[in-house]
Amino acid sequence: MRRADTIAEELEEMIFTGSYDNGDRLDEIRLAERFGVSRTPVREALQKLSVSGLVEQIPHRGVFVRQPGPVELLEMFEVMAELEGACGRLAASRIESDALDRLAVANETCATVAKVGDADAYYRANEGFHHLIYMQSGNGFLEAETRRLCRRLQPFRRLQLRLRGRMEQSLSEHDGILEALRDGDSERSGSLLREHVAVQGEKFHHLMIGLRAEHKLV
Amino acid sequence: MRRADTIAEELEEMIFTGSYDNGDRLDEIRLAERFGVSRTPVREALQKLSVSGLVEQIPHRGVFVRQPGPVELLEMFEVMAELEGACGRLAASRIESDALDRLAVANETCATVAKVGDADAYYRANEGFHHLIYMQSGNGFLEAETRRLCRRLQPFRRLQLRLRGRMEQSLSEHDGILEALRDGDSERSGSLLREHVAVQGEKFHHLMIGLRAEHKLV
DNA sequence: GTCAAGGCGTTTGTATACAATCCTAGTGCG
DNA sequence: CGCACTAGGATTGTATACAAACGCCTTGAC
Repeated sequence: MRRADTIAEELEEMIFTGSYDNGDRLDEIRLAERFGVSRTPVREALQKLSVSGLVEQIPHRGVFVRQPGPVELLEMFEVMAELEGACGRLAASRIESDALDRLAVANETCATVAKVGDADAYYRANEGFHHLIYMQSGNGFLEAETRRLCRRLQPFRRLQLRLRGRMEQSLSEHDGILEALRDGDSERSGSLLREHVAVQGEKFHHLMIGLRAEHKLV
Repeated sequence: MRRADTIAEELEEMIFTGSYDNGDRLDEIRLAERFGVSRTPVREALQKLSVSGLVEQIPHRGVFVRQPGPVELLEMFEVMAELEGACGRLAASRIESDALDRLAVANETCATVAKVGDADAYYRANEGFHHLIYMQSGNGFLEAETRRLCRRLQPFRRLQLRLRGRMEQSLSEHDGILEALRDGDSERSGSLLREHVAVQGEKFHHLMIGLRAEHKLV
């Protein structure tokens, strides 16, 4: 693979996982040294990141990481809820019975894992459940866009699962969604999924306020 | 502004407006000559385009323009409908009275222009109406994403306005949307907007089939 | 005649050199 | 003492040179 692309991916991963704070400047020369290449591929990687909005590029000044602030984060959660709702709405009238079975299996996995209380494992199982629904929307473009935003929100979605009782609540919401999909009820399926994700945003909001009070976040 | 950015914008514009066909290779050297620069800024521009999906980059082979096919286009229209629906849903509970007035004015402009029958002018007036709603969703991220897709679909949305009676139909739908927003009815406002845009997709679909029959499109 | 292998030209990918711009620190004037 | 201006260094943006990979065409063997 092109070196520039791997650099872009690695930098993306580092920004996602919080290795950089908001406003940090990404020094081309330092990065070039760290990756053992010249500035050219580093610059190409930074260009790519600037398009996806992970960094801001100010002409003749450099590129700076742009972590979403609290407001933008909540906005993104809201959009995520709308997108997932759309997936659910469309999936209700398009999903096939074997996909429904796979969805039930995925939900069983969620339940199994939740009993153990492993938040990371639940995150993965939960992701499987949701991605199946994206796919069953029958709209590849919608699926791709939803996955993109999902990935962007990943570290923050993970956080809120650690709240007490959240996994159980999430599970019971899954049951309702599954039922609505079985019934082929577009509106109910869409609303339930939208609320299911919107709740995540609210939980995250609470969490954020708590952390802020402890001066862990700005 | 950086030369590379202007090149990216110009290329984007050219791809949007259909100066290139699907699969055309964008030759770095030719583009460099055309823009009177070296390959470096051209390459940076192409990298950016590849992130937004306008071109596909195949390692060691080059970048090729990637025009959406009929299927993807319909998928994009469907997502556009969902996004606009979301804007409408949120705007219904967040819009302020002065914004409602501005929206009414924008709709009046649409009506005036429609009487003349100028499709291009109607497109612009219509865009003003819709963008006002995006803004009133109170969600900057949603607004930006919706505008992005709107821009991507622009040339195709324009097309369907030329169908007989479409402008009048569009106008009457606007009235319903405006009323729902005035009532603060989230669900109705969202559904009406979603359908308003979904109809555009269907009209476009018909148009496409017609053109296909005339062997104008593949 | 057909298919496979290898060389050559073209194009992409990367490194380096140079130009242009910006930040900063230092100096001089009010 | 403070502010404006300028020179220096550092950093970004662009051009060019070089390396590596790909495709095509030739050539030869079966």
